[in-house]
Amino acid sequence: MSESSPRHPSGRSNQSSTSFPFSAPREDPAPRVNGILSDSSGSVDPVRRSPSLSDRKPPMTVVTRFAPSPSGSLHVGGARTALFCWAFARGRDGRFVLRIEDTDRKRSSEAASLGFMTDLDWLGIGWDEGPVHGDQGGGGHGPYFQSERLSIYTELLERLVAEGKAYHAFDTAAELDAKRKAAREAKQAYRYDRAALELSADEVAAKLAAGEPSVIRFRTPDAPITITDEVLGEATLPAGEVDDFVIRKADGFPTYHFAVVVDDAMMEVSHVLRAQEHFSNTAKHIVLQDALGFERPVYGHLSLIFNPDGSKMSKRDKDKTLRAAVRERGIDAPPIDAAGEPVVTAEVWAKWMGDKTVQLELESLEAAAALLDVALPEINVSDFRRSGYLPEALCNFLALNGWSAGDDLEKFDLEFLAGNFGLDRVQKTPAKFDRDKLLAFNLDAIQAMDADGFHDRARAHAEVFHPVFLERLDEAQFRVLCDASRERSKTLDEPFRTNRFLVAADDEITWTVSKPVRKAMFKGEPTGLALLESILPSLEASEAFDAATLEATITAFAEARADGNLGRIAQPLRIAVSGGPISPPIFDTLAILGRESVVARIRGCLEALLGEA
RNA sequence: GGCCCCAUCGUCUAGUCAGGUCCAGGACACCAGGUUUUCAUCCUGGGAACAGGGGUUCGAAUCCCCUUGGGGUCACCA
Repeated sequence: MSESSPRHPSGRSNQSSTSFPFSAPREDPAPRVNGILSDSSGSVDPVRRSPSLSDRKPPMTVVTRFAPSPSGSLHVGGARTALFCWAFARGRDGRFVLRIEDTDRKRSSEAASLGFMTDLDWLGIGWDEGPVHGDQGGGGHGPYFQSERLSIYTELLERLVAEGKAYHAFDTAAELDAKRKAAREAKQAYRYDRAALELSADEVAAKLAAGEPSVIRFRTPDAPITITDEVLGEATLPAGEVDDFVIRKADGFPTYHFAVVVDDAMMEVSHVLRAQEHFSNTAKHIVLQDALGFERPVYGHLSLIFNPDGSKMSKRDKDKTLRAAVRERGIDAPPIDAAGEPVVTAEVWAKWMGDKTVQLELESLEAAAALLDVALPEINVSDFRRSGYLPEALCNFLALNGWSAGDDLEKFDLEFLAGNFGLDRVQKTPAKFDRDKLLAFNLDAIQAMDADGFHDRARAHAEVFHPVFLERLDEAQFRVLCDASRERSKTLDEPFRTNRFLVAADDEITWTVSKPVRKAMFKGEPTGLALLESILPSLEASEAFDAATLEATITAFAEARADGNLGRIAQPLRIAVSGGPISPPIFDTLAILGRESVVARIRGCLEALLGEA
């Protein structure tokens, strides 16, 4: 890792010294401008050039990796890590590797692996090497599932034992737990006491031969360990701080620490970018690398992403939200679904309610939330997708949590990120995830689209999440809805979520007399209801029923009957056809609905509300 | 509790490494006006931060120390 010293983070040396070897770094704001969405001119990208001139040795290929464990779903924190790894490698003509860490057989699932890949794909984060998915993946350093690499680990594990650098241990879980508990009560950090080292070689052999369950522990050298990190700087852990940790579990699988070190070395990973929760683990990885004779990669630990309230953003937040809602409403049984079945058994429900560490299956959780009409927080990438966020807006926003481009620049695309991302501008402090700002970014991205672009994206979103709109609306109607919605939508989901009345049957519309409804229908002279009644014949008689014709008809009506105040008739119409005071622009709304529905709904509305006056 | 790390508006952050151009800039949110057929946009303006205390220096948001606060970790999870 000759390229970097602790005080000169690789990100900067790569960028500045490469571009301007003989002048002071960080001049020339031009590159910053290049990647902005509005400017796609082909000027030279500062980081895509060949490696540093000062580096005489053959340039080291930058290789980063994203290595999720396939349990649950890709959440935004993981997505950001992947994004940074991707950008770092891509901006340096390196390779980005995806590796699935499925050494915990109980928690891993194939579906989760697939989900991770789908999410990464959707975000636009492609991997050069890894599991094959669509047209990505493959590579010469596989397999990329750790569960398929067992023989590699076993060989190395045995070597370590043979060299006396690791040893078998037979302590039971109960024994260990008791010692841990005692340490905790004594207010001390637990360290493995090396009980297994008391055993003679013969005793070990005998126990092994007898098939007694055992793990392999690494014999950690008794010396301080210094971690060098490109983001956090240097930190030295005192001798004894890292104990003899387990490197092979009783089931024969390596632990995370062992597998990660072996795979990173074998896959030639040069830069390990991961979440800060791994910082202390790095000490373990370093001693392991030394014992195995591996070169150390460059480390960069990224700060965590938090909820606005300062708690760590986690998959459990969904359980937390639902549990709080259930408790608040005093519900004590699992909700019953449409088929008359409870979403989970009463036992599971009770256990879940009583223990905040218990999680419901995501499917059951979401089913229960839907039945109870509880909005679950968006945590996973797929949640944001379903909510109608654009991948480019999500990526842009995610990049801003923990990194900045400088120069007050905050709107950029993936290519800009790749071209400018460096560890020198990575934030050390945790970031609270601000959904309001994400939403504002999404709105801006949507408003920057042209009508065709929005239509295509909205259509693709509807196909997956709101197929009913494509069934009930023909292409022309759908197009009107898109055009009417683009500049008022913050998400791709909004045109559908807020306009369900468009696909409802006419007799499904109901009218509740809320404050705005009262104002529009019952106030004024004549009242809204009266205006509604009097405009009905002209709507029934109107030759065409497109937005332009309707605008002419209704505006003329407003001139004649409402002092030219369009709102006095627009609002009653809106309420009549939608059931409430909110809809797209009224002429578009009526045009989408069509004459038959409009007339039917106005009649229904008059019937329902005339009695209320 | 041990060990390690961190600290600029409510939030994300620029500025910190090379101390003066910073009575601290941008964005989101918020507040006040304005535009608008509803909603949402949009426009204008406003309030809002260097955690505290000591040093060093002519000069500190920037360097050093302490305090306080926050975070990570201490698994046969990753």
